[in-house]
Amino acid sequence: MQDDRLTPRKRPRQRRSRQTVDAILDAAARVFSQRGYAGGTTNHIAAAAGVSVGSLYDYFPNKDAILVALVERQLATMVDRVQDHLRSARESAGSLEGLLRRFVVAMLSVHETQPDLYHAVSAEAPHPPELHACVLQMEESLAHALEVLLLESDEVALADSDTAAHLVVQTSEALTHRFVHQGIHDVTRERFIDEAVRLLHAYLTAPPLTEASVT
Amino acid sequence: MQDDRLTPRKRPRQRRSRQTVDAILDAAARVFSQRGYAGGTTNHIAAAAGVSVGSLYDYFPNKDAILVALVERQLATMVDRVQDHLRSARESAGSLEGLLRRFVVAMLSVHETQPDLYHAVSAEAPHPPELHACVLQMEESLAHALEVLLLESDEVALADSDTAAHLVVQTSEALTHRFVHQGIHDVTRERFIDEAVRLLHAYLTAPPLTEASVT
DNA sequence: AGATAATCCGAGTAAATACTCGGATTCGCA
DNA sequence: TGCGAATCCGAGTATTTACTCGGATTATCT
Repeated sequence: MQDDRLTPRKRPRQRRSRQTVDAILDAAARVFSQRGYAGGTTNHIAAAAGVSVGSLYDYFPNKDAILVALVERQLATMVDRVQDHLRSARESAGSLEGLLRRFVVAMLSVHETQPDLYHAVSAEAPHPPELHACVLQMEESLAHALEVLLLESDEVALADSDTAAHLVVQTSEALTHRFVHQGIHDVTRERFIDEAVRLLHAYLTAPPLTEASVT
Repeated sequence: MQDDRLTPRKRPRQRRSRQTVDAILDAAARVFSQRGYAGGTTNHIAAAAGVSVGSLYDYFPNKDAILVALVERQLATMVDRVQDHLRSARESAGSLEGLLRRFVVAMLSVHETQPDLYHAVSAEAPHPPELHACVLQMEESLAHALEVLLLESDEVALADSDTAAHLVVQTSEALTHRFVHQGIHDVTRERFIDEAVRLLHAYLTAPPLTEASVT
């Protein structure tokens, strides 16, 4: 047949088995959060899902496949949440600063919801190409959604709005992630948000580099 | 005695054994780069170091201890390299933009030197508290070194230079890391540097947020 | 040289864990 | 109601791998 690193041997056809698959993914999220990726065994996951290991391996060919499916589900809902925030920002037609604030807060709250799971997945689990692609796609979606709003704003006039949007997404992703997981000194949540917004706002409204220093 | 999660059973006293320890760390760097953390077994490391497993466990109580020692060595040299760059920037007494450019380039080249090792350590290996502390200290060192230079510049007037320095360090760390490991579309290295510098420069010279929008 | 300490060795062990398989159970449908 | 397909089960296996230990080898010092 094929490599089958991700395709299950059985596909869930009835409602019963679809619920099983969902239960397994829910359980995986809990187990990985509590015990990390390496420490979260497939037996743990099956037990937490109230299912036997056999059933688990009916629908997932291996442990990595569970991870990938979990991440896909997780990122999809994350993108939805952030896009919702952005949509409401668009309707209220606020300033650029307001828009960025909503974006940062949305990203921050995403990380705050399940910090341990996020840590297990991003800092401990293997990164098969499927996962990587999944992350790229999420970033692409967010960047695109953001770019649309940036183009509508009259406060920004960027040469390359696409790249700028990507940088904004990457920066807020990284900064909020780090803030949640290690913090900065005595900086409070509110102050962090202000600072991040200031950074992004400054970037988007800044003039190009001075000619002299460009390489 | 004590927990002994990191203390070895024997301490290297003669030159011979000190060379062994170095060889083991060198080998660990190579092995982790090529095979990842999970895939890089202690037997692999010992073999690559031209040493028996027994000797390895004479000086490292467990696999994690090797990782921690390796990271300590790696981060220390990294801080040195970046600080060297900064020192030369100080002597040439350039503009803020020039300073930031040197900083970004230094961070970027650090990541470019051993991308696989960096990936294995940061995205696959366990993160015992000792590692975490080590990273915090590195960030602290860099932020401090940078802050000194920022305070000397007449282009910046920040309310809280400490926090700003930390944000700059975290941002450049995250952006350069991501650029090396996943890139951005068609953005070239040179263009990425320009953009990162523009972002940091804008942040450091930006006025405070407008009163209205502050939470 | 002799004694003691340090270093090195590597076959072997114990434990962990991803994954299998053949059969029992339950569902969908005629 | 009965039959085939889908689902579920869980004790067992095969493999991997971190780590041990008792002894051989080499250095240091007097």
